[in-house]
Amino acid sequence: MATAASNHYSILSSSDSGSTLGHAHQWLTAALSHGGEGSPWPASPLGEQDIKPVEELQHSPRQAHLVQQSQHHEAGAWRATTTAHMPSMSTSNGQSLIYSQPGYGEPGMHHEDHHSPHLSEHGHPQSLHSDEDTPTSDDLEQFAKQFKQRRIKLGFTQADVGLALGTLYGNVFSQTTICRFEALQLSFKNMCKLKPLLNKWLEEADSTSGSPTSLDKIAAQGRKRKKRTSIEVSVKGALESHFLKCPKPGAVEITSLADSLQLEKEVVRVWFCNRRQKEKRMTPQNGPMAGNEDVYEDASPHHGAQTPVP
DNA sequence: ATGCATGAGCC
DNA sequence: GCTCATGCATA
Repeated sequence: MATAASNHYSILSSSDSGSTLGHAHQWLTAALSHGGEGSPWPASPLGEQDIKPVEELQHSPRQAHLVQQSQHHEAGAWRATTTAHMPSMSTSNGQSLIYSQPGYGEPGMHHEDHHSPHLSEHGHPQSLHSDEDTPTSDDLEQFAKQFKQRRIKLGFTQADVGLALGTLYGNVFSQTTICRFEALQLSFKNMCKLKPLLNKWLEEADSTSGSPTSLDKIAAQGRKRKKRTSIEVSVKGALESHFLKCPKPGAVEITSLADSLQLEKEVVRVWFCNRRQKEKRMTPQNGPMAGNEDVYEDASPHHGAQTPVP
């Protein structure tokens, strides 16, 4: 039984040092679309403080109904163009819906037939210049890339940046978050929130390149975190199969599954949650979606009868 | 770099 | 309980 949960946290300060020992990145996917609800990135026109997400409150009806040109341009795809950026200027780009990334087909061998996607009348009330307000996915992508390069150039590690952000602006972030930012593995909103901070850090680091950065290590909250459950590959496969069949299993289903796989119900539940998140992120491993594919969303008018949860 | 996990906010 | 943002621990 691998479910031996020995809760016994040990807050060691085994902080590694070399986080960047030859990082090998592997991006083999860059597709994503169906602006149904999977990715509601309506370009939040907020000032700079995002708060309540709109989540799936905005389900676009099945099938796209013409492109919009009213106010917000729904950038369906995150990183439509993978390696096609103009080395200058990137304001209000169109949305090149070019997802030519078969995963492992012809990597890097896709003809670039993208011409200037001139939209009809661009009446975006928020299409100003560049930074400030809502950046576009292309902007974020390029920024992330530049950020990573500069960071490495300056000799900083992802963890360092996270701490620096904390000491500079009061928002501490972990290496994980920085890493995900650079890899664009965050939601659009999240990226938008972090971009300004990282941008400022870049300026700071660039300006003070040579001064002893005051790295302060704080945050020491005693949190008993359960040990990470290692799910066997076979079990993972089973979970994946079920996920494909039913990505949103009910409590009962989860319980049954957990029983079958001999896992804790919580573990299974969390696994599904994480799985959904992963699918939703801007890097879907695989998507059987072509032009349009609405996501699963029960339209059953059953309400009030929640699953019998203890 | 990523898997599993926690927690806040929302139904 | 789900989503969403975030991170410890790990491969």
